[in-house]
Amino acid sequence: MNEIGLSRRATVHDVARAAGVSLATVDRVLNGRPGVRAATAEKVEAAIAAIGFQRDLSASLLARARDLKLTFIIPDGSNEFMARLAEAVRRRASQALSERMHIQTRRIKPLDGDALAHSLDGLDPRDCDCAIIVASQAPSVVAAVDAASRRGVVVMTLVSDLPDSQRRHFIGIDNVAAGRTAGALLGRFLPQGGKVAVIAGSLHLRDHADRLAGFAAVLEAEFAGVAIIGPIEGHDERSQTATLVGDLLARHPDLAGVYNLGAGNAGLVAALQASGRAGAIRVIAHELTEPTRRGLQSGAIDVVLDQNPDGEIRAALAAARSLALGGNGSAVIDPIEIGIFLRDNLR
Amino acid sequence: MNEIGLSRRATVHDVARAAGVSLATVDRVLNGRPGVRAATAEKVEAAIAAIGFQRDLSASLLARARDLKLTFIIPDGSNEFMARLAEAVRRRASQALSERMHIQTRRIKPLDGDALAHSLDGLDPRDCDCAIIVASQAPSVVAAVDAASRRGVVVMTLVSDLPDSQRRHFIGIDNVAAGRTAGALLGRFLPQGGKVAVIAGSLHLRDHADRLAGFAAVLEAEFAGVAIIGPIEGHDERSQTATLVGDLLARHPDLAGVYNLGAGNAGLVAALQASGRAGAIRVIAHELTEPTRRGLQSGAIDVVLDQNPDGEIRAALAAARSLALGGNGSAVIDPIEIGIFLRDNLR
DNA sequence: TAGGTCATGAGGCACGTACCTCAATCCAAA
DNA sequence: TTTGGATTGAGGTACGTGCCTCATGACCTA
Repeated sequence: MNEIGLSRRATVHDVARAAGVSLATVDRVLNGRPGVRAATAEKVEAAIAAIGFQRDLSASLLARARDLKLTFIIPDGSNEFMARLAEAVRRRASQALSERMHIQTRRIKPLDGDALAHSLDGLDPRDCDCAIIVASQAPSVVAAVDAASRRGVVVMTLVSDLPDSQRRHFIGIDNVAAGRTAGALLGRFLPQGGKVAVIAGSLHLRDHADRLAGFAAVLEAEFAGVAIIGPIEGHDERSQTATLVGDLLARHPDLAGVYNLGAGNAGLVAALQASGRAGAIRVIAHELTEPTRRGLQSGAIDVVLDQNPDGEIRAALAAARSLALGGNGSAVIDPIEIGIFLRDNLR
Repeated sequence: MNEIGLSRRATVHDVARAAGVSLATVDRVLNGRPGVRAATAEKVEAAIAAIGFQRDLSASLLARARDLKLTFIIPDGSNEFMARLAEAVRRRASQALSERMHIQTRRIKPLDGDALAHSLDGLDPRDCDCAIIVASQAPSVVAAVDAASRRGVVVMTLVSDLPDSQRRHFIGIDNVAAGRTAGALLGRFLPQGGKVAVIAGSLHLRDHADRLAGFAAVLEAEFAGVAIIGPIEGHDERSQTATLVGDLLARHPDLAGVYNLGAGNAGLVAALQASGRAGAIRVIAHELTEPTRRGLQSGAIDVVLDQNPDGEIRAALAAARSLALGGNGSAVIDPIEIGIFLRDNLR
């Protein structure tokens, strides 16, 4: 186990000695610099594996003497969850700075692929090593992500993924599983069956589409007595959602449940309360924000499925660090868990 | 905002200049070394605040040139969750090592305060900066924790807390909230009311006692139709739990629900299946392990509330680092969330 | 006033890696 | 064999902090 007498951590010097090469060559291999024959590089790799060398992150960051520049691009507007996300970024900024990561945040027009693409196009690799975006599904966005990657900006997706692009990593919950969870809970809440309405923000958002797919699959497979109405799109917007839900309630006096897989929950709660049927209808929503919190407390919402923004930002920063440093895409990032909140376990 | 011309991070040198003292004095203040007048120390603190200095963690760790020594003390035995916890520690070890944290793990006899106390007493501050323990509630443990603290070993609790001791930090979920969640779910699952049995491992464990309190409170306040049977103690042990649940099922042919807030889930599932009533009784359990996973898949268990061991270990390591370094107890640690799993969102 | 203690300053080395320059060596093609 | 580019070695400095020694001055007490 211990190739070096005392119990000391292996350093680049040890690697050089073990491989029978100079420090400079080890350095070239470790940092992917040119001018090393394949055979020599292999010798070094073998030595690294043999003595179990691990680059000292502290020393590495220190020696680089340069901050990692990160840019978060987050939708603006009335979406409370996005505000929460931006707030989480702000909270982490100072801690991140002490770990040599410099964070910049941009807010852009929501649900607008072109705005996102344009913002990405404006990223200069000299002042942005890594961009973290909440992706919308659009060809122009895919093109902009790929272009940024070619320019040398690592792109990661957050909350909503963009699988067919050059994005290096996705940070967020498993949205299909989230939808399944909602379906499994709602099914158990309605042992007699009934009509359940589904509300989305926009099915062009990958996360919304995934949730819908999971939800519908579970109800179909396990709860045949439950019928789905919709999905209807409220564009993550309070007043639009309120109007739509109002119509819905008027048209279906026997509605037994609602699953809002997008935002706009303030409108949902308002419409439920206006109809006088809040509490009589089982409601599941997403993201613990002020409106959903109030909805839980008043009894208008039964369950909120939550993705922890702080956890996501932490994971994003960790991923950015290892992507920008290690270079090898095999960073160990633990998945984001789906949280659950009822009135009785609100924080 | 930026007191130093260029956008460069503030260093100890900047602090010294701003405070009008020497580097040595800044160093003495920063690291709590003696030989500084109170007035001078205040000047330095003021300068730190004014220019927003933050110690560079990388450089600090590097300069110490010494690993942080951590010792995890985790119950042994058949408790699957504890095995999962130990496994999570093992998985993190190598990453932690590259961040200069050396991890050691001890497994001790479960549910035995004296074994834990004895293990703590054996900790030498020279080879353990910080001990992370799964606490059982016993006077001998409190005494051992306090003694270790006096010797200079920082103690943190994991999963089960020990509030009246010198432990510096607790890492784990809010177990009262977890119990409330179980109660709120089970109540909604049983709109007609009915009898619900509660099984615990040992009420001497703080986490078990907290869960019970939360569970009972919600049922009493919101679901008057649901009656609690128990709690009965299965000592987190498979066969004991199976026997107890077998008796329970025989004595209560009309049992509508079970909440197992401890371990021993393999026994619970076995007894349910032996009785032929699995699937007809709503069951909520804790911790996603092999037995609970199988229970979910077979339909014997409806919901598993989970605390993510990987997340807990990550949080523990972060806390240990900032405690051992910063010294000030005000480390920003984000709370561990309660995860929820049904058959349909198993990972 | 002499001797002592305490507070502070000045300076330097170390930690492990990144990145630079310059010289030396190797190898293949001419 | 010569030439020239590719490869490798040797050695240095820098990053920001921790920790050490030694010198200096201030202040107190006998």
